[in-house]
Amino acid sequence: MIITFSSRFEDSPVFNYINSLSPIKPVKSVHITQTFSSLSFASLPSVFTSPHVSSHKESRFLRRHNPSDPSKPESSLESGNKVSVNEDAAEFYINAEELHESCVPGDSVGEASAEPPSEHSKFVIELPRNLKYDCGSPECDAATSCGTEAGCESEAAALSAPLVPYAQKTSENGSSDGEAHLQSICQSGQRREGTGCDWESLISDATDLLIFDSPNASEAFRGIMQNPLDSVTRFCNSLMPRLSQNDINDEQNVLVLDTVGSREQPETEDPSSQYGEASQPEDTELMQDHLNSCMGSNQIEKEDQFNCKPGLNLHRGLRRRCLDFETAGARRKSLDNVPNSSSSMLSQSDEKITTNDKQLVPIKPGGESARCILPGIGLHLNALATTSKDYKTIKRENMAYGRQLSLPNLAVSAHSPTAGQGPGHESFSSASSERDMDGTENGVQLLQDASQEPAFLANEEFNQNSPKKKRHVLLTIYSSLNYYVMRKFEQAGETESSCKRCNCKKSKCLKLYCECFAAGVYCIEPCSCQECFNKPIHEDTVLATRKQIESRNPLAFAPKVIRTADPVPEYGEESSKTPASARHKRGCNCKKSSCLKKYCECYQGGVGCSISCRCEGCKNAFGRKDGSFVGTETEADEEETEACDKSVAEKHQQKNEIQRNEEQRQDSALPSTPLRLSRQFSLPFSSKNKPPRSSTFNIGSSSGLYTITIQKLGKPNILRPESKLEGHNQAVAEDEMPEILQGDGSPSTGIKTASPNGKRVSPPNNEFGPSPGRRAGRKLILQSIPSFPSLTPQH
DNA sequence: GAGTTTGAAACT
DNA sequence: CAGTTTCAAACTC
Repeated sequence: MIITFSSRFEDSPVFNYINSLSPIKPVKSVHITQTFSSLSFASLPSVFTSPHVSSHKESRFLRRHNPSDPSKPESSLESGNKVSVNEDAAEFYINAEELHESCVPGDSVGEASAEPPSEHSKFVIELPRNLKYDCGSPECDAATSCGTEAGCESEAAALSAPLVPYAQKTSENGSSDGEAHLQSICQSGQRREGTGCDWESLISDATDLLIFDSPNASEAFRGIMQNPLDSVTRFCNSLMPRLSQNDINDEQNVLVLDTVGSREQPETEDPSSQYGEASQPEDTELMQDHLNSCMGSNQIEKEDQFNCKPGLNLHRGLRRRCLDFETAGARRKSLDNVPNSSSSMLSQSDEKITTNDKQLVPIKPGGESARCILPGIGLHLNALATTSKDYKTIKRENMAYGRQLSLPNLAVSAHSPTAGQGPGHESFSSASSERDMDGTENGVQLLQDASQEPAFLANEEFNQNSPKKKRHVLLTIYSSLNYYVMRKFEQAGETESSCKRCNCKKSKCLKLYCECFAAGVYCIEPCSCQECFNKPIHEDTVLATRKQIESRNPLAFAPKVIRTADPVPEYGEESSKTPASARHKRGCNCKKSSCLKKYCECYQGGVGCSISCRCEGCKNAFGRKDGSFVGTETEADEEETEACDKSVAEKHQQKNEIQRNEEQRQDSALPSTPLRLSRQFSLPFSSKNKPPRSSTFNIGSSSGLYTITIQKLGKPNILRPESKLEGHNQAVAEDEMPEILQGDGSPSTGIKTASPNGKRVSPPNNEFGPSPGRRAGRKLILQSIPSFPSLTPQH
């Protein structure tokens, strides 16, 4: 896989171009601090910035650090300093490459990272601060207010995964540069409290701009800011008209990229859930509400969305985990105190390889894997440097890559510059349109992540107060909104994986028995595992174990549920028969659960059983194996017949049972995947649509990439009301699974290619697949692209 | 919360 | 590759 990716990447003109460019440029460091004085903007970012964004930003900084010697946190920080704010994009790119060397061979990159800009140490510190500002959430404040190092650490951790190591260090050792850094962050955060936010002014400015462009837009914008319902959607819609078709296309692409990037959110590592909470910003909640409104998910409880379990910030947790996982390679360096000798075992080269592999190979089923399309990101950044046209082209290319690449590697995302960029991309896209108007002048900045933007904007643009700046701000906001929307969808997927909590006792969380490990995420506080090694501090061990497992089964970390493309006619007969557009890659082997309980992976994944399943007495509400395919099996036939014969009452009963099960899940507040996803997707409808939801989620989770088209943002009618009683289960499944599943995730349908053993192997190629075009028209659809397929070969 | 059931993962 | 064991989630009480 890696090879494939690399080859493409290298071959691409873009890549060459990038190589030719010197990634690192001494920069004119803009002192954010000063800028910050203008509170108004500081708040702004926070509002739009999702927690993820914040983390991204941080992660970004952290990432920069990563390259530097782990043993010397300071140096790492310093490295980050070099780059000026304006040039962040470039920097990002560089870092990304460094992180993902395999993807991008350019030497220059590595060098750049290597450079130690000690001079700008200050810069680094400031950045974090800014970030902190960005996160206007109460949580941040809380963390700050605590005034304790722990608080600072937690916050920092929450903000960025990269910091984690440092944070841990600090906590453990009690002193380090990292600590100082954290303290500075905390201080900045404290300051921030006093500052208060100029959200109002920001809005007003933005509104003005919007008005300028479009009265409707301004109104919508206001609504977003002030009204919870559908504001985002309306806002987005109002803005859309301004964009040319090309822009729109770009935007879509961008969105996709962003999504990927967003996922990456750097996480904090750690063991402490508090980290996650700390970073959760109010803004985020606000945005969530808006998004929910847009999606019709008002019914969904915030808790569900944000927390795997009460008190936990899912997003944070996810990010953190993911980051840890994927980032492992990068972070290792930074991990001074890694207890595990094993960690040392891996050479850097190995690490790099690992990273690459990860990038290439979709590791986790959980959305995590999906997130990482670093390469794409890198390109994206590079694109910034290039002309807008180039940018567009690159973007598309990247997208293609990204899709193919599975996120598996959280690490990738975390490390990649992209992480921070999720928003950035969006902004960029939106910016692109703007850019045309304004020129390329701000292109770079625009490209920068929305997350970053806050700081940048505050410093540069806002200070200047030029109309352009404002406009830029608006674009940024717009992008942020899009980002949020995307996030929302992503969450569905991510959540699933992210929410995982394990209770391992003997596996040390280093086996697939461990849900966290299997999902490619680190265990976090909520886990009740014992002797857990699935933590950032043991990242080496984790990676080594992962490798080992993957060597045994390349698809081990691939998403278990493969989402197929739209239920389009493509499927032909099958389409009618098969309700689900998604399938479990290997199929289940249930014997007693009738595929009606979560014991069944298919059911758990919200997908119907397929021919690949070896289950007995399948009654999977999402689709029986017999129903879906041509199953020639006797059993299947029998079942099919059975299904046909089934009385409505029976069906109804099943549904009820399913519902009950779902309810139970919900009650238990389990973060379990399906639920989350389903919720989000099913948002429009009451949470009662249980089964369907599940199906949805899977998709997102793991490795899939999510593609969202703006057009339908507001109204993803993902789930239709269940018409449960109707036809057989299949029918039901179809109704429920509808768009999400159907959405074309992968043209390939991927449904399963049966392995010799009858085990399912998802078709490799398909997964990537769906051409953007397909999706484009669709409402918001989260596509999960199973990364593993493509990856497999490489291994 | 403890105990049981279940089926995937791991092992032989 | 099949059979067995181990494991942890899911489920039940």
